[in-house]
Amino acid sequence: MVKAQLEVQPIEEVQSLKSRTYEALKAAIGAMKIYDANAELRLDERALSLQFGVSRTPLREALAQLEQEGLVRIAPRRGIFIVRKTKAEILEMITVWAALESMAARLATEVASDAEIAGLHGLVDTFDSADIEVHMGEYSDANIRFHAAIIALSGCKLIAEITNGLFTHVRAIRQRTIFEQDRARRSIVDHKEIVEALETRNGERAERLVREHTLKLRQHVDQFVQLD
Amino acid sequence: MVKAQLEVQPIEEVQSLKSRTYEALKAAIGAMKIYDANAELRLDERALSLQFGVSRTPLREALAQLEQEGLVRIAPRRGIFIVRKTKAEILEMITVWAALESMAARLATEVASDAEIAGLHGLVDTFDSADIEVHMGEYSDANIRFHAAIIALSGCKLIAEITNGLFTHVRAIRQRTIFEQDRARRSIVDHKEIVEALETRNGERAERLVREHTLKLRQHVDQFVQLD
DNA sequence: TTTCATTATATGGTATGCCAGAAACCAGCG
DNA sequence: CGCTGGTTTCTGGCATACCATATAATGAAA
Repeated sequence: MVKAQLEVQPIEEVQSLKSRTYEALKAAIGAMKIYDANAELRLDERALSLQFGVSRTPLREALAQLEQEGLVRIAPRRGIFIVRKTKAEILEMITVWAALESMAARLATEVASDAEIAGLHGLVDTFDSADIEVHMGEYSDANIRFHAAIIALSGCKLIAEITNGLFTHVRAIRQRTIFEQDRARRSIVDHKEIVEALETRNGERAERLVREHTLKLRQHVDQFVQLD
Repeated sequence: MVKAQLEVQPIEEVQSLKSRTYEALKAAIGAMKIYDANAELRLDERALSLQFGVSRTPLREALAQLEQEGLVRIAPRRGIFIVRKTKAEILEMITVWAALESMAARLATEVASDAEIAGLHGLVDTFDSADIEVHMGEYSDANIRFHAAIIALSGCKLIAEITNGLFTHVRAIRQRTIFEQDRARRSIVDHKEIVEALETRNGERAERLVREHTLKLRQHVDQFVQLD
């Protein structure tokens, strides 16, 4: 039955200035190299309100949200500062990530379909024998997508949400992470094992592998990333 | 050498109205029985600003933070509503809790001192042979403190923070959870096993026990708590 | 009486102005 | 020349007024 009815799609929902300012600020901060020694971490309300073309009110509401999220710190009458996470805090984030993603892997073995799990091959096999040296950037992206995919397969929105929030912070120091090729190679091996565990519905093993894999990253960051 | 110097203590730091309003609102919402069928979920900005004796500006900034935290939803020009979590969301929270606390248990076996772990006995042994029937309330408190203690022992602030945030939500449906005595009894047995695993520094086992313990709660809530 | 269009009102959204505290600046004194 | 005390300026905190839209109230027409 062909219905010649009007194709109505959700009217352009113009969000409030507050939420748009929030998004813009978050993106702007994310794009900053805040861990550079000479990075300017201070924000100026009035200057920002001019740049964004909004008044201070919605801007301040957006800042309040970012403060709640831990991206900025508002010091009364002293200034608004982008928060630089300490190394210890970054390590804690990776630890939490490990806990959540390993749980996600376990859940995935219970709820994901075979087809969904099979889809992971696309994010792993590509780099089978490929020259990782040249495709480091691509690999890095695929790597992120692989982990995101596992979390998605768990069906747990909350894990995805929290994990995303952490990623906002961790992403900022990504540029300071030395991704040696050797580590990448070993990482791919890990990934394959993880996929296999998922395919065989071995929840216990999938959980362990993911946890150990992420804790390796923790160990690596602990050892090679200098922050404070 | 006796110094007759002025005993100075950090000056009473009066927080901003925004943060005090935030705390007050959060506490007020926490105290509400928001899952009662006839609960009023709508908040009125102007009314609140009168009740708190502040203008709408700091109040709205506090609300923006609560929205970020997921406690309220602000519908433009329609109202501000306290968020009722769905059962599925509650279950996800418990799942995340399981992931985090089990990781905390693992960490605790690595970083906590013997003395610290021994301190857990105070939160478990009390209810050894005691008549749980009568002390249900106390048990419930001790139960919460036990889990909080494990998280504290992990030394991971972030786990504590996230877990606290979840608790804010889960607490609200606590009153709807039927705590049968049988469940409490089995819970105590679990706790003892967990303490033992921690004492023997068996990280693998501690993690598993905590996870399974919390997933039992998940299962229980799934089965017996009616929300939607 | 019901329905629908119009009007009124309520409610959150935003802009603006003033205030208080902190930092920067400056002048005078030792 | 350096230190101290006061003054100016800068910056975020807060209150208030007005705006736009969603919803309720109203009344006229069917």
